[in-house]
Amino acid sequence: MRIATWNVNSIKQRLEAVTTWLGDAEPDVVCLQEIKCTDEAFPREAFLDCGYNALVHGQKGFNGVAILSRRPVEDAWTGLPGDDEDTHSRYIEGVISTADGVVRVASIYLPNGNPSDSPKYPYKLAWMDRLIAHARDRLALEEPLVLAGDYNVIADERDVYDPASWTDDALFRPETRAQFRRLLDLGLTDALRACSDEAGLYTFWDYQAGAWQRNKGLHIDHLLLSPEAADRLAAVHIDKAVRAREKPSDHVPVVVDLAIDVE
DNA sequence: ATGCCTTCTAGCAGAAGA
Repeated sequence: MRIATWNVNSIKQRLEAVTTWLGDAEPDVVCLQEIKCTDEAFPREAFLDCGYNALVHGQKGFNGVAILSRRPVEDAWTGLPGDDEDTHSRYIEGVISTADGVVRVASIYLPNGNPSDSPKYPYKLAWMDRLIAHARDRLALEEPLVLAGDYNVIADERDVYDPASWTDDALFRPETRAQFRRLLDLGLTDALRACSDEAGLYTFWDYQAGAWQRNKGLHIDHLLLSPEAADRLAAVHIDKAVRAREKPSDHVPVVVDLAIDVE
């Protein structure tokens, strides 16, 4: 079973890029972030034509998450418990039945949090508290679980081109990294780090200042696996070549292969 | 030191992103 995560930075602008990539990469499930459209505006038909069902939690203008799946997705769940005031569309989860049993998948768009001296930063840290609480509940189900998305977290020095220049950034501040460790300490495995401890395995390159050409990247897109999923981890791949294509997103797909028979 | 670039909504500039 192949599961991917990709922050597409507007599904409307990236529709052709995504459908082309689906044909090339042949994932069973894709977690999308920053679709930047309402549920109604999501191009469901285009994905149905490619053989994918869509589960969508959209928002006008910004944010928005979705899950594309070849198999039907059941038990749809949107949003994180714990804050009735939170209007951002940043979390969607569903369950996919396979020949090897169910797999639970979530698409996560964690708040950026910058500037880190603004209210956006405490919102980020509180959102992470809510994610941790929800992940704890889901882990108790003891299912294969994949929490995939744009975490807006630089977990350590290997994940950023110039750590010193990022010390006060909301993506890299000690409080952010401590929250990410709390999440992992629930018993989750970062799929990429289970396969490699190499530095410079980036998933994002800013549009500005020639960041891609200079390889000034960040590793901020993660697939976190429950023990039941980690036991079946076969491979991880960052599809870096996608960043060099026409009209790219600033993020690239990250793909895991799990030893689970879909059909 | 700042902006660099891309997308959105609104309406021909400003917010948001990371």
